Amino acid sequence: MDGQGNTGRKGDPSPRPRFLQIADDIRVQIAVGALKEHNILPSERSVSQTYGVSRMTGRRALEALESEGLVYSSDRRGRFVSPKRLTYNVSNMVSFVGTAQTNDVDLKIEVTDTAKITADAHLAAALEQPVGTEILQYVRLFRTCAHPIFVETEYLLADRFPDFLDHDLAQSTTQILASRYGTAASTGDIVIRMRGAGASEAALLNIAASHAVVELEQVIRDGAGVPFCFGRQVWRGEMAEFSAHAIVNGRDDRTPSRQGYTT
Amino acid sequence: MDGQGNTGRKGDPSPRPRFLQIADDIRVQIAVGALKEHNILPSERSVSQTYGVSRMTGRRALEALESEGLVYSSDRRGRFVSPKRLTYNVSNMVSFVGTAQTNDVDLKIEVTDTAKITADAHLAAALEQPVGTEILQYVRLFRTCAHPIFVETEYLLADRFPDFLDHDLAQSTTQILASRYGTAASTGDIVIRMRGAGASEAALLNIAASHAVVELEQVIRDGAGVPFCFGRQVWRGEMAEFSAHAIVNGRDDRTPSRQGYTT
DNA sequence: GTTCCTAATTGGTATATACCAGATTTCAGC
DNA sequence: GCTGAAATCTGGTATATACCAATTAGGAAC
Repeated sequence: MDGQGNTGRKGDPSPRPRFLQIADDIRVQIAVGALKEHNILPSERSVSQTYGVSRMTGRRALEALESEGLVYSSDRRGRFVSPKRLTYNVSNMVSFVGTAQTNDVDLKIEVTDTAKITADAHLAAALEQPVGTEILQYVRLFRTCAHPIFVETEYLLADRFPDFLDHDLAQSTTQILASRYGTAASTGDIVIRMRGAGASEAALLNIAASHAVVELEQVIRDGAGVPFCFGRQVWRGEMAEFSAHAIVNGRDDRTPSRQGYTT
Repeated sequence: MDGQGNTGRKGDPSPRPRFLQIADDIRVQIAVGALKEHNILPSERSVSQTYGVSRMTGRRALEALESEGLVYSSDRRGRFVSPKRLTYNVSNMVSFVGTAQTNDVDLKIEVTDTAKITADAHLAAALEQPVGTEILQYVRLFRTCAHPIFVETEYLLADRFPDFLDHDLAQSTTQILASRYGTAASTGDIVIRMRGAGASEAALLNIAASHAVVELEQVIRDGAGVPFCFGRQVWRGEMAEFSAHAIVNGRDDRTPSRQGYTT
Protein backbone atom coordinates (compact mmCIF):
# COMPACT_ATOMS: atom_id res chain seq x y z
CA MET A 1 0.00 0.00 0.00
CA ASP A 2 1.25 3.45 -0.83
CA GLY A 3 0.86 6.63 1.18
CA GLN A 4 -2.85 6.96 1.27
CA GLY A 5 -3.33 9.87 3.68
CA ASN A 6 -6.47 8.91 5.50
CA THR A 7 -6.60 5.22 4.86
CA GLY A 8 -9.78 3.71 3.54
CA ARG A 9 -12.97 5.72 3.11
CA LYS A 10 -12.72 8.71 0.88
CA GLY A 11 -15.86 10.49 1.99
CA ASP A 12 -14.56 11.27 5.48
CA PRO A 13 -14.77 15.04 5.91
CA SER A 14 -11.89 15.80 8.24
CA PRO A 15 -11.28 12.81 10.48
CA ARG A 16 -9.10 13.19 13.54
CA PRO A 17 -5.63 12.05 12.48
CA ARG A 18 -4.87 8.45 13.30
CA PHE A 19 -1.90 9.28 15.50
CA LEU A 20 -4.05 11.53 17.66
CA GLN A 21 -6.68 8.82 17.99
CA ILE A 22 -4.02 6.46 19.21
CA ALA A 23 -2.70 9.09 21.60
CA ASP A 24 -6.23 9.59 22.91
CA ASP A 25 -6.56 5.88 23.48
CA ILE A 26 -3.36 5.65 25.47
CA ARG A 27 -4.25 8.82 27.36
CA VAL A 28 -7.44 7.16 28.52
CA GLN A 29 -5.52 4.12 29.69
CA ILE A 30 -3.43 6.40 31.86
CA ALA A 31 -6.41 8.37 33.16
CA VAL A 32 -8.26 5.19 34.02
CA GLY A 33 -5.30 3.85 35.93
CA ALA A 34 -4.46 0.94 33.68
CA LEU A 35 -1.07 2.58 33.40
CA LYS A 36 0.35 4.18 36.53
CA GLU A 37 3.23 6.48 37.41
CA HIS A 38 6.56 5.26 36.08
CA ASN A 39 4.91 2.30 34.36
CA ILE A 40 6.39 1.53 31.00
CA LEU A 41 4.28 2.20 27.91
CA PRO A 42 4.10 -0.10 24.90
CA SER A 43 7.06 0.42 22.59
CA GLU A 44 6.85 2.17 19.23
CA ARG A 45 6.95 -1.13 17.37
CA SER A 46 4.39 -2.61 19.70
CA VAL A 47 1.99 0.30 19.23
CA SER A 48 2.35 0.13 15.47
CA GLN A 49 1.36 -3.55 15.49
CA THR A 50 -1.47 -3.14 17.98
CA TYR A 51 -3.13 -0.41 15.97
CA GLY A 52 -2.05 -1.61 12.56
CA VAL A 53 -0.07 1.47 11.59
CA SER A 54 3.52 2.12 10.63
CA ARG A 55 6.14 2.60 13.27
CA MET A 56 6.43 6.32 12.47
CA THR A 57 2.75 6.83 13.10
CA GLY A 58 2.89 4.91 16.36
CA ARG A 59 5.84 7.01 17.33
CA ARG A 60 4.00 10.25 16.59
CA ALA A 61 1.26 9.18 18.97
CA LEU A 62 3.80 8.55 21.72
CA GLU A 63 5.61 11.79 20.94
CA ALA A 64 2.36 13.72 21.28
CA LEU A 65 1.92 12.33 24.79
CA GLU A 66 5.53 13.18 25.48
CA SER A 67 5.22 16.81 24.45
CA GLU A 68 2.12 17.08 26.60
CA GLY A 69 4.24 15.93 29.52
CA LEU A 70 1.99 12.97 30.25
CA VAL A 71 4.80 10.64 29.34
CA TYR A 72 8.56 10.83 29.59
CA SER A 73 11.14 9.03 27.55
CA SER A 74 14.34 7.41 28.69
CA ASP A 75 16.76 7.05 25.82
CA ARG A 76 16.63 3.55 24.43
CA ARG A 77 14.86 2.17 27.48
CA GLY A 78 11.28 3.09 26.67
CA ARG A 79 8.62 5.60 27.56
CA PHE A 80 7.01 5.85 30.97
CA VAL A 81 4.05 7.53 32.63
CA SER A 82 5.07 10.83 34.23
CA PRO A 83 4.71 11.19 38.02
CA LYS A 84 2.58 13.91 39.61
CA ARG A 85 3.79 17.48 39.62
CA LEU A 86 5.40 19.21 42.55
CA THR A 87 4.18 22.60 43.69
CA TYR A 88 6.56 25.47 44.22
CA ASN A 89 5.16 28.27 46.30
CA VAL A 90 6.60 31.40 44.82
CA SER A 91 5.38 33.75 47.54
CA ASN A 92 6.73 31.63 50.30
CA MET A 93 10.43 32.12 49.76
CA VAL A 94 11.12 29.42 52.27
CA SER A 95 13.50 26.84 50.96
CA PHE A 96 11.96 24.44 48.52
CA VAL A 97 14.01 21.75 50.19
CA GLY A 98 12.44 22.30 53.57
CA THR A 99 8.92 22.41 52.19
CA ALA A 100 9.40 19.27 50.18
CA GLN A 101 10.78 17.36 53.12
CA THR A 102 7.91 18.27 55.44
CA ASN A 103 5.56 17.00 52.75
CA ASP A 104 7.44 13.70 52.71
CA VAL A 105 8.57 14.06 49.13
CA ASP A 106 11.62 11.98 48.36
CA LEU A 107 14.02 14.70 47.27
CA LYS A 108 17.59 14.01 46.15
CA ILE A 109 20.05 16.76 45.37
CA GLU A 110 23.16 16.30 43.27
CA VAL A 111 25.73 19.06 43.03
CA THR A 112 26.92 18.97 39.43
CA ASP A 113 29.20 21.98 39.38
CA THR A 114 30.73 24.71 41.51
CA ALA A 115 32.87 27.63 40.40
CA LYS A 116 34.11 31.07 41.22
CA ILE A 117 33.36 33.44 38.39
CA THR A 118 33.09 37.14 37.68
CA ALA A 119 29.83 38.88 36.91
CA ASP A 120 28.92 39.56 33.31
CA ALA A 121 26.58 42.38 32.38
CA HIS A 122 23.38 40.47 33.02
CA LEU A 123 24.45 39.05 36.37
CA ALA A 124 25.88 42.38 37.47
CA ALA A 125 22.62 44.13 36.75
CA ALA A 126 20.58 41.54 38.61
CA LEU A 127 22.78 41.73 41.69
CA GLU A 128 23.26 45.48 41.42
CA GLN A 129 27.03 45.14 41.39
CA PRO A 130 29.68 46.30 38.96
CA VAL A 131 30.64 44.02 36.10
CA GLY A 132 33.56 41.83 37.17
CA THR A 133 32.39 41.36 40.76
CA GLU A 134 33.42 37.98 42.14
CA ILE A 135 30.57 35.52 42.24
CA LEU A 136 30.20 32.01 43.60
CA GLN A 137 28.24 29.71 41.34
CA TYR A 138 26.86 26.26 41.97
CA VAL A 139 24.63 24.02 39.93
CA ARG A 140 22.39 21.43 41.50
CA LEU A 141 20.11 18.78 40.05
CA PHE A 142 16.96 17.91 41.97
CA ARG A 143 15.21 14.56 41.62
CA THR A 144 12.41 12.50 43.12
CA CYS A 145 12.72 8.75 42.91
CA ALA A 146 15.64 9.12 40.53
CA HIS A 147 13.41 11.21 38.27
CA PRO A 148 14.90 14.62 37.39
CA ILE A 149 12.71 17.60 38.35
CA PHE A 150 14.79 20.69 37.79
CA VAL A 151 18.31 22.08 37.57
CA GLU A 152 19.13 25.08 39.69
CA THR A 153 22.00 27.47 39.20
CA GLU A 154 22.62 30.00 41.94
CA TYR A 155 24.98 32.95 42.07
CA LEU A 156 26.12 34.43 45.39
CA LEU A 157 28.25 37.46 46.17
CA ALA A 158 31.68 35.99 46.92
CA ASP A 159 32.68 38.80 49.28
CA ARG A 160 29.69 38.37 51.45
CA PHE A 161 29.75 34.58 51.75
CA PRO A 162 33.40 33.50 52.03
CA ASP A 163 34.07 29.79 51.73
CA PHE A 164 30.44 29.14 50.93
CA LEU A 165 31.32 26.46 48.41
CA ASP A 166 33.10 24.46 51.11
CA HIS A 167 29.81 23.55 52.68
CA ASP A 168 27.80 20.53 51.72
CA LEU A 169 25.50 21.97 49.10
CA ALA A 170 23.29 18.89 48.83
CA GLN A 171 20.96 20.44 51.36
CA SER A 172 18.99 23.60 51.94
CA THR A 173 21.28 26.51 51.16
CA THR A 174 18.82 28.88 52.80
CA GLN A 175 19.67 27.08 55.99
CA ILE A 176 23.41 27.55 55.46
CA LEU A 177 22.97 31.22 54.66
CA ALA A 178 20.94 31.75 57.81
CA SER A 179 23.00 29.74 60.29
CA ARG A 180 26.53 30.47 59.00
CA TYR A 181 26.22 33.94 57.61
CA GLY A 182 23.16 35.36 59.35
CA THR A 183 21.52 36.24 56.07
CA ALA A 184 17.88 35.57 55.35
CA ALA A 185 15.75 36.24 52.30
CA SER A 186 13.32 39.07 52.73
CA THR A 187 12.00 39.86 49.29
CA GLY A 188 12.37 38.46 45.82
CA ASP A 189 11.71 39.41 42.23
CA ILE A 190 10.62 36.45 40.21
CA VAL A 191 10.11 35.74 36.54
CA ILE A 192 8.63 32.58 35.07
CA ARG A 193 8.66 31.68 31.40
CA MET A 194 8.49 28.71 29.06
CA ARG A 195 11.29 28.06 26.61
CA GLY A 196 13.24 25.29 24.88
CA ALA A 197 15.87 23.30 26.75
CA GLY A 198 19.50 23.94 25.94
CA ALA A 199 21.83 21.02 25.25
CA SER A 200 23.35 20.82 28.73
CA GLU A 201 20.03 21.25 30.49
CA ALA A 202 18.48 18.59 28.32
CA ALA A 203 21.26 16.20 29.26
CA LEU A 204 20.82 16.79 32.99
CA LEU A 205 17.05 16.62 32.88
CA ASN A 206 17.03 13.61 30.60
CA ILE A 207 14.90 15.18 27.93
CA ALA A 208 15.33 15.71 24.20
CA ALA A 209 17.04 18.89 23.07
CA SER A 210 14.69 21.80 22.48
CA HIS A 211 11.99 20.12 24.54
CA ALA A 212 9.88 22.74 26.34
CA VAL A 213 10.92 23.60 29.90
CA VAL A 214 9.87 26.17 32.46
CA GLU A 215 12.45 28.67 33.65
CA LEU A 216 12.15 30.49 36.97
CA GLU A 217 14.58 33.27 37.74
CA GLN A 218 14.72 35.16 41.00
CA VAL A 219 16.71 37.90 42.63
CA ILE A 220 16.76 37.48 46.39
CA ARG A 221 17.18 40.47 48.69
CA ASP A 222 17.95 40.79 52.39
CA GLY A 223 16.08 42.89 54.94
CA ALA A 224 17.82 46.04 53.72
CA GLY A 225 16.69 45.38 50.17
CA VAL A 226 20.19 44.51 49.01
CA PRO A 227 20.30 41.66 46.49
CA PHE A 228 22.67 38.87 47.52
CA CYS A 229 21.60 35.95 45.36
CA PHE A 230 20.48 35.34 41.82
CA GLY A 231 19.01 31.97 41.01
CA ARG A 232 17.70 30.21 37.95
CA GLN A 233 15.68 27.01 38.02
CA VAL A 234 14.99 25.07 34.86
CA TRP A 235 12.10 22.66 35.38
CA ARG A 236 10.82 19.76 33.36
CA GLY A 237 7.58 21.41 32.34
CA GLU A 238 5.30 18.60 33.37
CA MET A 239 6.82 18.49 36.88
CA ALA A 240 6.32 22.17 37.64
CA GLU A 241 3.42 23.98 39.22
CA PHE A 242 3.88 27.43 40.69
CA SER A 243 1.51 29.00 43.16
CA ALA A 244 1.42 32.54 44.45
CA HIS A 245 -0.74 34.79 46.54
CA ALA A 246 -1.15 38.37 45.42
CA ILE A 247 -2.44 41.39 47.32
CA VAL A 248 -3.54 44.40 45.34
CA ASN A 249 -3.88 46.80 48.21
CA GLY A 250 -3.30 49.93 46.28
CA ARG A 251 -0.82 51.55 48.64
CA ASP A 252 2.54 49.99 49.41
CA ASP A 253 5.05 49.56 46.66
CA ARG A 254 8.28 51.11 45.86
CA THR A 255 9.96 49.50 42.94
CA PRO A 256 9.99 50.53 39.32
CA SER A 257 6.68 49.59 37.79
CA ARG A 258 3.49 51.16 38.97
CA GLN A 259 0.87 51.27 36.31
CA GLY A 260 -2.70 52.09 37.06
CA TYR A 261 -4.77 49.24 38.19
CA THR A 262 -8.31 48.20 37.88
CA THR A 263 -8.18 44.99 35.99
CA MET B 1 21.70 5.73 -0.88
CA ASP B 2 19.83 3.98 1.87
CA GLY B 3 19.31 5.09 5.46
CA GLN B 4 22.82 5.71 6.55
CA GLY B 5 22.33 7.30 9.94
CA ASN B 6 25.16 9.76 10.09
CA THR B 7 25.97 10.21 6.48
CA GLY B 8 29.54 9.85 5.36
CA ARG B 9 32.42 9.42 7.75
CA LYS B 10 32.18 6.38 9.96
CA GLY B 11 34.67 7.40 12.61
CA ASP B 12 32.59 10.24 14.02
CA PRO B 13 32.16 9.61 17.71
CA SER B 14 28.76 11.07 18.45
CA PRO B 15 28.11 13.96 16.11
CA ARG B 16 25.32 16.36 16.78
CA PRO B 17 22.35 15.14 14.74
CA ARG B 18 22.01 16.80 11.36
CA PHE B 19 18.55 18.20 12.09
CA LEU B 20 19.85 19.94 15.21
CA GLN B 21 22.75 21.43 13.27
CA ILE B 22 20.29 22.84 10.79
CA ALA B 23 18.10 24.15 13.61
CA ASP B 24 21.18 25.78 15.14
CA ASP B 25 21.95 27.42 11.83
CA ILE B 26 18.49 28.88 11.45
CA ARG B 27 18.47 29.90 15.10
CA VAL B 28 21.58 31.95 14.47
CA GLN B 29 19.97 33.64 11.50
CA ILE B 30 17.14 34.72 13.76
CA ALA B 31 19.47 35.86 16.54
CA VAL B 32 21.57 37.84 14.11
CA GLY B 33 18.53 39.56 12.73
CA ALA B 34 18.62 38.13 9.24
CA LEU B 35 15.14 36.87 10.04
CA LYS B 36 12.89 39.16 12.04
CA GLU B 37 9.56 38.92 13.84
CA HIS B 38 6.79 37.48 11.68
CA ASN B 39 9.22 36.95 8.79
CA ILE B 40 8.59 33.75 6.93
CA LEU B 41 11.15 30.97 7.24
CA PRO B 42 12.30 28.81 4.35
CA SER B 43 9.86 26.01 3.65
CA GLU B 44 10.48 22.37 4.52
CA ARG B 45 11.26 21.54 0.91
CA SER B 46 13.50 24.57 0.61
CA VAL B 47 15.45 23.67 3.75
CA SER B 48 15.89 20.11 2.57
CA GLN B 49 17.43 21.32 -0.70
CA THR B 50 19.59 24.00 0.89
CA TYR B 51 21.15 21.56 3.31
CA GLY B 52 21.01 18.51 1.11
CA VAL B 53 18.81 16.41 3.36
CA SER B 54 15.43 14.77 2.99
CA ARG B 55 12.28 16.74 3.56
CA MET B 56 11.59 14.88 6.81
CA THR B 57 14.95 15.91 8.22
CA GLY B 58 14.42 19.51 7.21
CA ARG B 59 11.06 19.37 8.83
CA ARG B 60 12.47 18.02 12.08
CA ALA B 61 14.80 21.02 12.22
CA LEU B 62 11.88 23.40 11.80
CA GLU B 63 9.78 21.46 14.30
CA ALA B 64 12.55 21.75 16.86
CA LEU B 65 12.47 25.53 16.53
CA GLU B 66 8.72 25.38 16.76
CA SER B 67 8.67 23.42 19.99
CA GLU B 68 11.19 25.88 21.40
CA GLY B 69 8.73 28.62 20.63
CA LEU B 70 11.20 30.50 18.46
CA VAL B 71 9.03 29.87 15.47
CA TYR B 72 5.33 29.44 14.94
CA SER B 73 3.54 27.64 12.20
CA SER B 74 0.46 28.70 10.30
CA ASP B 75 -1.24 25.75 8.75
CA ARG B 76 -0.28 25.39 5.11
CA ARG B 77 1.05 28.92 4.90
CA GLY B 78 4.50 28.44 6.32
CA ARG B 79 6.52 29.00 9.47
CA PHE B 80 7.32 32.42 10.88
CA VAL B 81 9.59 33.96 13.49
CA SER B 82 7.76 34.39 16.80
CA PRO B 83 7.29 37.92 18.15
CA LYS B 84 8.63 39.00 21.53
CA ARG B 85 6.94 37.85 24.70
CA LEU B 86 4.48 39.87 26.70
CA THR B 87 4.92 40.16 30.44
CA TYR B 88 2.09 39.48 32.82
CA ASN B 89 2.61 40.88 36.27
CA VAL B 90 1.06 38.36 38.57
CA SER B 91 1.35 40.36 41.77
CA ASN B 92 -0.11 43.48 40.31
CA MET B 93 -3.64 42.33 39.74
CA VAL B 94 -4.00 45.28 37.50
CA SER B 95 -5.88 44.52 34.37
CA PHE B 96 -3.71 43.01 31.73
CA VAL B 97 -5.69 45.02 29.27
CA GLY B 98 -4.89 48.33 30.91
CA THR B 99 -1.22 47.53 31.32
CA ALA B 100 -0.86 46.42 27.74
CA GLN B 101 -2.52 49.54 26.45
CA THR B 102 -0.35 51.93 28.45
CA ASN B 103 2.67 50.10 27.03
CA ASP B 104 1.32 50.69 23.54
CA VAL B 105 0.89 47.02 22.78
CA ASP B 106 -1.61 46.41 20.03
CA LEU B 107 -4.13 44.26 21.88
CA LYS B 108 -7.25 42.85 20.25
CA ILE B 109 -9.90 40.96 22.19
CA GLU B 110 -12.42 38.62 20.63
CA VAL B 111 -15.29 37.20 22.68
CA THR B 112 -15.68 33.64 21.46
CA ASP B 113 -18.32 32.39 23.85
CA THR B 114 -20.63 33.41 26.69
CA ALA B 115 -22.91 31.21 28.77
CA LYS B 116 -24.79 30.84 31.99
CA ILE B 117 -23.83 27.60 33.67
CA THR B 118 -24.00 25.93 37.06
CA ALA B 119 -20.93 25.25 39.15
CA ASP B 120 -19.44 21.79 39.09
CA ALA B 121 -17.39 20.44 41.99
CA HIS B 122 -14.14 22.10 40.97
CA LEU B 123 -15.64 25.50 40.25
CA ALA B 124 -17.75 25.39 43.39
CA ALA B 125 -14.69 24.71 45.51
CA ALA B 126 -12.71 27.53 43.92
CA LEU B 127 -15.49 30.06 44.44
CA GLU B 128 -16.47 28.67 47.84
CA GLN B 129 -20.06 28.17 46.76
CA PRO B 130 -22.29 25.10 46.74
CA VAL B 131 -22.33 22.90 43.67
CA GLY B 132 -25.03 24.06 41.27
CA THR B 133 -24.57 27.77 41.96
CA GLU B 134 -25.33 29.87 38.90
CA ILE B 135 -22.25 31.10 37.14
CA LEU B 136 -21.64 33.43 34.22
CA GLN B 137 -18.94 32.23 31.88
CA TYR B 138 -17.22 34.01 29.02
CA VAL B 139 -14.32 33.06 26.81
CA ARG B 140 -12.07 35.62 25.18
CA LEU B 141 -9.18 35.33 22.78
CA PHE B 142 -6.38 37.88 23.04
CA ARG B 143 -4.11 38.76 20.13
CA THR B 144 -1.41 41.19 19.10
CA CYS B 145 -1.06 41.99 15.44
CA ALA B 146 -3.47 39.18 14.60
CA HIS B 147 -1.19 36.80 16.48
CA PRO B 148 -2.97 34.76 19.19
CA ILE B 149 -1.52 35.19 22.67
CA PHE B 150 -3.87 33.48 25.07
CA VAL B 151 -7.44 32.35 25.64
CA GLU B 152 -9.10 33.39 28.84
CA THR B 153 -12.14 31.83 30.44
CA GLU B 154 -13.66 33.60 33.40
CA TYR B 155 -16.42 32.53 35.76
CA LEU B 156 -18.41 35.08 37.78
CA LEU B 157 -21.08 34.64 40.42
CA ALA B 158 -24.35 35.23 38.54
CA ASP B 159 -26.20 36.50 41.60
CA ARG B 160 -23.69 39.16 42.29
CA PHE B 161 -23.25 40.47 38.77
CA PRO B 162 -26.67 40.48 37.10
CA ASP B 163 -26.70 41.11 33.38
CA PHE B 164 -22.94 41.13 33.28
CA LEU B 165 -22.87 39.35 29.95
CA ASP B 166 -24.85 42.18 28.37
CA HIS B 167 -21.84 44.46 28.55
CA ASP B 168 -19.26 44.71 25.83
CA LEU B 169 -16.70 42.17 26.99
CA ALA B 170 -14.06 43.12 24.45
CA GLN B 171 -12.53 45.47 27.00
CA SER B 172 -11.24 45.43 30.56
CA THR B 173 -13.75 43.52 32.64
CA THR B 174 -12.17 44.80 35.85
CA GLN B 175 -13.30 48.18 34.73
CA ILE B 176 -16.87 46.97 34.30
CA LEU B 177 -16.82 45.26 37.67
CA ALA B 178 -15.58 48.41 39.36
CA SER B 179 -17.75 50.98 37.65
CA ARG B 180 -21.01 49.03 37.33
CA TYR B 181 -20.93 46.77 40.35
CA GLY B 182 -18.55 48.51 42.72
CA THR B 183 -16.42 45.41 43.07
CA ALA B 184 -12.63 45.51 42.98
CA ALA B 185 -10.03 42.76 43.25
CA SER B 186 -8.19 42.75 46.54
CA THR B 187 -6.31 39.47 46.69
CA GLY B 188 -5.77 36.52 44.42
CA ASP B 189 -4.55 32.93 44.56
CA ILE B 190 -2.66 32.02 41.45
CA VAL B 191 -1.34 28.80 39.97
CA ILE B 192 0.86 28.53 36.89
CA ARG B 193 1.68 25.30 35.11
CA MET B 194 2.77 23.96 31.75
CA ARG B 195 0.66 21.36 29.97
CA GLY B 196 -0.44 20.21 26.53
CA ALA B 197 -3.07 22.12 24.59
CA GLY B 198 -6.52 20.59 24.24
CA ALA B 199 -8.19 20.41 20.84
CA SER B 200 -10.35 23.52 21.23
CA GLU B 201 -7.55 25.59 22.74
CA ALA B 202 -5.21 24.53 19.97
CA ALA B 203 -7.74 25.66 17.39
CA LEU B 204 -8.16 29.09 18.96
CA LEU B 205 -4.45 29.61 19.54
CA ASN B 206 -3.51 28.33 16.11
CA ILE B 207 -1.15 25.68 17.36
CA ALA B 208 -0.89 21.95 16.85
CA ALA B 209 -2.79 19.71 19.22
CA SER B 210 -0.83 18.68 22.31
CA HIS B 211 1.61 21.53 21.80
CA ALA B 212 2.88 22.83 25.15
CA VAL B 213 1.03 25.80 26.63
CA VAL B 214 1.14 27.66 29.92
CA GLU B 215 -1.96 27.70 32.07
CA LEU B 216 -2.61 30.38 34.68
CA GLU B 217 -5.53 29.96 37.04
CA GLN B 218 -6.60 32.50 39.61
CA VAL B 219 -9.25 32.97 42.23
CA ILE B 220 -10.00 36.65 42.76
CA ARG B 221 -11.32 37.93 46.07
CA ASP B 222 -12.85 41.21 47.16
CA GLY B 223 -11.86 43.31 50.17
CA ALA B 224 -13.75 41.00 52.51
CA GLY B 225 -11.85 37.99 51.22
CA VAL B 226 -14.87 36.60 49.40
CA PRO B 227 -14.05 35.01 46.03
CA PHE B 228 -16.15 36.40 43.20
CA CYS B 229 -14.26 35.36 40.10
CA PHE B 230 -12.37 32.35 38.86
CA GLY B 231 -10.27 32.73 35.75
CA ARG B 232 -8.13 30.53 33.56
CA GLN B 233 -5.72 31.80 30.94
CA VAL B 234 -4.12 29.45 28.44
CA TRP B 235 -1.07 31.06 26.87
CA ARG B 236 1.00 30.17 23.88
CA GLY B 237 4.09 29.24 25.84
CA GLU B 238 6.52 31.36 23.89
CA MET B 239 4.36 34.45 24.35
CA ALA B 240 4.14 34.23 28.12
CA GLU B 241 6.36 35.66 30.82
CA PHE B 242 5.11 36.02 34.36
CA SER B 243 6.68 38.27 36.94
CA ALA B 244 6.02 38.56 40.64
CA HIS B 245 7.40 40.23 43.71
CA ALA B 246 7.43 38.22 46.91
CA ILE B 247 7.85 39.33 50.49
CA VAL B 248 8.86 36.75 53.04
CA ASN B 249 7.90 38.55 56.18
CA GLY B 250 9.39 35.83 58.29
CA ARG B 251 6.61 34.54 60.48
CA ASP B 252 3.17 33.69 59.26
CA ASP B 253 2.61 30.46 57.46
CA ARG B 254 -1.09 30.12 57.90
CA THR B 255 -2.96 27.94 55.52
CA PRO B 256 -4.82 29.95 52.92
CA SER B 257 -1.54 31.69 52.44
CA ARG B 258 -0.47 34.98 53.76
CA GLN B 259 3.05 35.42 52.59
CA GLY B 260 3.72 36.93 49.29
CA TYR B 261 2.54 40.01 47.66
CA THR B 262 3.14 42.28 44.89
CA THR B 263 4.51 44.80 42.61
C1' DG C 1 26.24 -17.45 42.54
C1' DT C 2 28.89 -14.49 39.58
C1' DT C 3 30.85 -12.90 35.48
C1' DC C 4 30.78 -12.21 30.71
C1' DC C 5 29.32 -12.43 26.15
C1' DT C 6 25.61 -12.54 23.04
C1' DA C 7 20.68 -11.82 21.58
C1' DA C 8 17.02 -9.12 21.37
C1' DT C 9 14.66 -4.89 22.29
C1' DT C 10 14.17 -0.02 22.11
C1' DG C 11 14.35 4.59 20.80
C1' DG C 12 17.13 7.87 17.54
C1' DT C 13 18.44 9.35 13.02
C1' DA C 14 17.80 9.53 8.20
C1' DT C 15 15.90 8.75 3.53
C1' DA C 16 12.34 8.21 -0.06
C1' DT C 17 7.81 8.31 -1.43
C1' DA C 18 2.85 9.46 -1.93
C1' DC C 19 -1.19 11.87 -1.50
C1' DC C 20 -4.17 15.40 0.69
C1' DA C 21 -6.11 20.02 1.49
C1' DG C 22 -5.68 24.70 2.54
C1' DA C 23 -3.38 29.13 0.95
C1' DT C 24 -1.29 31.84 -2.36
C1' DT C 25 -0.05 33.21 -6.76
C1' DT C 26 -0.58 33.57 -11.69
C1' DC C 27 -2.75 34.66 -15.58
C1' DA C 28 -6.37 34.34 -18.99
C1' DG C 29 -10.83 36.35 -20.00
C1' DC C 30 -13.79 39.91 -19.35
C1' DG D 1 -8.99 47.15 -13.41
C1' DC D 2 -11.41 43.20 -11.88
C1' DT D 3 -12.88 38.39 -11.56
C1' DG D 4 -12.26 33.73 -11.32
C1' DA D 5 -10.28 29.41 -12.60
C1' DA D 6 -5.99 26.94 -12.71
C1' DA D 7 -1.33 26.06 -11.36
C1' DT D 8 1.77 26.12 -7.63
C1' DC D 9 3.39 26.21 -2.96
C1' DT D 10 3.02 24.77 1.74
C1' DG D 11 2.51 22.02 5.63
C1' DG D 12 -0.04 17.61 7.35
C1' DT D 13 -0.57 12.72 7.33
C1' DA D 14 1.03 8.19 6.46
C1' DT D 15 3.97 4.25 4.97
C1' DA D 16 8.23 1.61 4.26
C1' DT D 17 12.88 0.98 4.98
C1' DA D 18 17.62 0.98 6.94
C1' DC D 19 21.05 1.35 10.17
C1' DC D 20 22.89 2.97 14.69
C1' DA D 21 23.71 2.89 19.74
C1' DA D 22 22.31 2.19 24.25
C1' DT D 23 20.01 -0.86 27.20
C1' DT D 24 18.35 -5.02 28.80
C1' DA D 25 17.45 -9.92 29.07
C1' DG D 26 19.32 -14.72 28.47
C1' DG D 27 22.30 -18.10 28.76
C1' DA D 28 26.99 -20.18 28.77
C1' DA D 29 31.27 -20.57 31.21
C1' DC D 30 33.53 -20.25 35.36
